[in-house]
Amino acid sequence: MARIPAPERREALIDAALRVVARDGISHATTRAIVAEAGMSLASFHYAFASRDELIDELIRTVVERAENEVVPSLDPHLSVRERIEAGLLRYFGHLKARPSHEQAMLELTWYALRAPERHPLAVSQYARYREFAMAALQRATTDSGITWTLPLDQVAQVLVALTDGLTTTWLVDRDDEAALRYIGIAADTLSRLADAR
Amino acid sequence: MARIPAPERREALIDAALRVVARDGISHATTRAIVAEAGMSLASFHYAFASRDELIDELIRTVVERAENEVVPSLDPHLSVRERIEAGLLRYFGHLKARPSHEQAMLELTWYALRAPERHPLAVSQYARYREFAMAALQRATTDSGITWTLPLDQVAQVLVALTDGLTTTWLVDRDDEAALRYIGIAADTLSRLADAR
DNA sequence: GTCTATACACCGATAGAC
DNA sequence: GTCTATCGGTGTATAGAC
Repeated sequence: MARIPAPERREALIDAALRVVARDGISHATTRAIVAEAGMSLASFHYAFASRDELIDELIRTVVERAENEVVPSLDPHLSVRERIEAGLLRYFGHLKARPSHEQAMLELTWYALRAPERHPLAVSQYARYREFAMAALQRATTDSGITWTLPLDQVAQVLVALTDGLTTTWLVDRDDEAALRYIGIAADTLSRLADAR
Repeated sequence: MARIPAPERREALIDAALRVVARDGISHATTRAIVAEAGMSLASFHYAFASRDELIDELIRTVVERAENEVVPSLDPHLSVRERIEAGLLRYFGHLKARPSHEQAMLELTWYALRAPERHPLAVSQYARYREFAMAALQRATTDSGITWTLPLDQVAQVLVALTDGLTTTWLVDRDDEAALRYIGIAADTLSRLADAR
């Protein structure tokens, strides 16, 4: 195989690892499975990474950085805050339905990180990033709408993250769309009640 | 070692397996680790179980059956429905704080089950059982209190399960007690708003 | 630098002595 | 029935040819 600079090789391996985790779960994301997915030889793995753990750590960091803002509220000025939040949650739900294995992979990476004390900070920063996304989305949902929050915005964001987590877990297990939509409506009510009209 | 009837041996192995999963995570719950925890020889494992998968399946079933009702609302007649629900959530949170590794183990078993199509039904019945618990707790919280729900009770229970899941995941990552208590208050508000005074 | 071949630990599962 | 010893397979990681 052609010579590939180490950084590119690392990136290709991380991409391959994410595909393997999404498809087969973290427990099947062995070095062999990952290099097979990347179309490389086994030895190239340890040329790019010192160990499997180093790749997994890097994978978590990468995936958290990349995570797009999937809870984007609608900016339609005719909508109420509640409707904007609901639209944002519906958008996330659409993403979840479209790529369930990706969301499941993110959760599996969280629990994996949580099991080793030295990796716990990775999970913490993962959720810190989710809170940032949630804050940005809430910010957009309320900008120029004459709304203030009854709690500091980061606390509202924390609630949004927990609500979203509950939605993700329950839907991944039950695959009950109606229940999920009901839940989204209730979650939107809940969050919008944390807002006060000025 | 003394002769032990197969059913007792199975039970001892399941108990040992749960301890291993709680302490070290599902990925470390190998047959060797489990028999070591149970103080048995490796061969006794396959005398009691046909395979490791058979034990894991049985472990999930057992742990779901055993799951105590950890969201028991207060029955103090002076409390409002909201206060009763909050008391129930606080009780669950106390349990979560006391045995975080146990709750983490339950979640890990869920994702593990979710990865194999033939085990998916185990995860589904696990969450069905959670909904039952939630329904029973909500029932108790509202019995003889002149309260009806604006949604069918099982749908309210589904929301409670999702809210509880969000609490569990977020707290296991952040270990932020204040955020959890805030969230519990908001969740109690949310649920009690699904109730109508008669 | 990239490969094949292999070292070595550990996995689930079983054979065979007692 | 219960054990020790071991099988075949797979994991991470590395040695050494090219």
